[in-house]
Amino acid sequence: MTKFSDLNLNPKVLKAIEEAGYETPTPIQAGAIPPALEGRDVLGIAQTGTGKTAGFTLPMLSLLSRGRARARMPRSLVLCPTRELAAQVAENFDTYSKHLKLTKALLIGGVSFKEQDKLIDKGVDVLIATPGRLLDHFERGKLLLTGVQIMVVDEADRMLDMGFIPDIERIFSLTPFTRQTLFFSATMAPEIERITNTFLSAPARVEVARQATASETIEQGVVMIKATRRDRADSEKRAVLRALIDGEGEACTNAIVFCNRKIDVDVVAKSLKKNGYDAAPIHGDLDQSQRTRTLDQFRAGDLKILVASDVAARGLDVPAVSHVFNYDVPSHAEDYVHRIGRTGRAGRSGKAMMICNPRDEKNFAAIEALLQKEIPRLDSPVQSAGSDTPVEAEAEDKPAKPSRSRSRTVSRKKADAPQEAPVEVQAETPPETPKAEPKPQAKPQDKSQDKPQDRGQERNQGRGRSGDSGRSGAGRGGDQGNKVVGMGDHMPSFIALSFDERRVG
DNA sequence: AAAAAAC
Repeated sequence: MTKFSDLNLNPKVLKAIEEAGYETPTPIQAGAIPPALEGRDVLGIAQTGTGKTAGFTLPMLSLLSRGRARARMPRSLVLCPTRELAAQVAENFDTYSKHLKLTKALLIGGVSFKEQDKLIDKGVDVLIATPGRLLDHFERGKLLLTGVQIMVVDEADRMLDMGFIPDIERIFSLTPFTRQTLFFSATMAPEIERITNTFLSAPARVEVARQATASETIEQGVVMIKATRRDRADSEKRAVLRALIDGEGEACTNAIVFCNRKIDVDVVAKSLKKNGYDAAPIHGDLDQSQRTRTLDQFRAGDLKILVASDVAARGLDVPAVSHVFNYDVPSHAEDYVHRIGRTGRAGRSGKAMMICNPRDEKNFAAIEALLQKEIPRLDSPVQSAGSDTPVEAEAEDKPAKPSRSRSRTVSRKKADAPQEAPVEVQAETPPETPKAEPKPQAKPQDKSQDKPQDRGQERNQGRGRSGDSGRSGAGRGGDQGNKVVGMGDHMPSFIALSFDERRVG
């Protein structure tokens, strides 16, 4: 079996890999690293969780280990669709470059330009960015991309979903023709195919998804509910969620609850907290410092339940989530696959449970069609929801309550489910000897537990305070460095298929 | 119909 030491990586990079506890590359790493080191373009088709971040980080660092950056002219560029993803990639660079003298900058929105400008001015070897902020810097004349020797596009299919493709094309056109391009996508949509044909030259194509075996480690289920009264629909749904969580008991070590809308993320998180659960929200309207803090806590095991919009559905490297709860049925069937893909990773078992209202049944059917598989129906964990309680006629007359449901409606009613919340936060210790990539145990570095005050729904609060969230690496201790969670052959088979394949059958 | 990402 191939070892990292067989791959011709720079010795100092190799040393950092060993110190991080890794020995054997995942399939995508074994496939992508050699051609990348030869200077070839690489087209990597792989899901998150397959170790692709290290698949481009390691060869890049090796290639960049010689030479020095000039002011405002980064030597390499990594583009990511979300801020969190970019921050993760940056952590990877920190981990593996600790014995090299390379500089990097993280250019993401939501934080001030100042720090970022300073770094760029000094010259960086590695620039990690989300497209919007990168172009912003460029337009202000602060940045030249003509020195880029290596460019990485990460999660290209997600970039496509988010409408970033024009930006990506523009950025491509700002970099030299001679650059090396490493391009990663989970699927090959026609539009992605077009981009790769245009901007990659004779790429080495590395595809790992297909090799996955059929072992399904994600246990799925759905609860069909029907509100007993329309004006109670939301609170009843939250009660069902709590009952589902309670029903899992100790088995639920940490979980992500997905909602379709940001407002519901806030409401559900707040309701859970109020009921004694250790939960916090994350979505794009929260300011960046809070997003970062919440995610860090969740990773460190200091937060048990992350209530999230689809900002967290893909790409986030959250290790070993035991449960995913779909509070809402996602309206794009693809999103379901990405959401539940947050659990059952790295060979661990995972459970994904969803709540489905009558009005969601169409979307639900689309999911089952995509999966080509029936999702087992679970009995409602709450007695009255969905049962035969007669519907009050008055519910009809009442003007629908304005969407903001006051929290007093939340906790009162169906408290039949045992209320003792699973407060016991059990930071699960991962097994120590995964074959592909061991998982360094994350150490909380700051315990500051401010309670996320998630009221703010004002628009435009994107610009957080400066000075956080750029975890620019200094002082990250050695072995706690960041992981690429390996999984190799423990992926449910349907995840391994492209969406087209799933549709076709 | 919603979320994400630039100010």
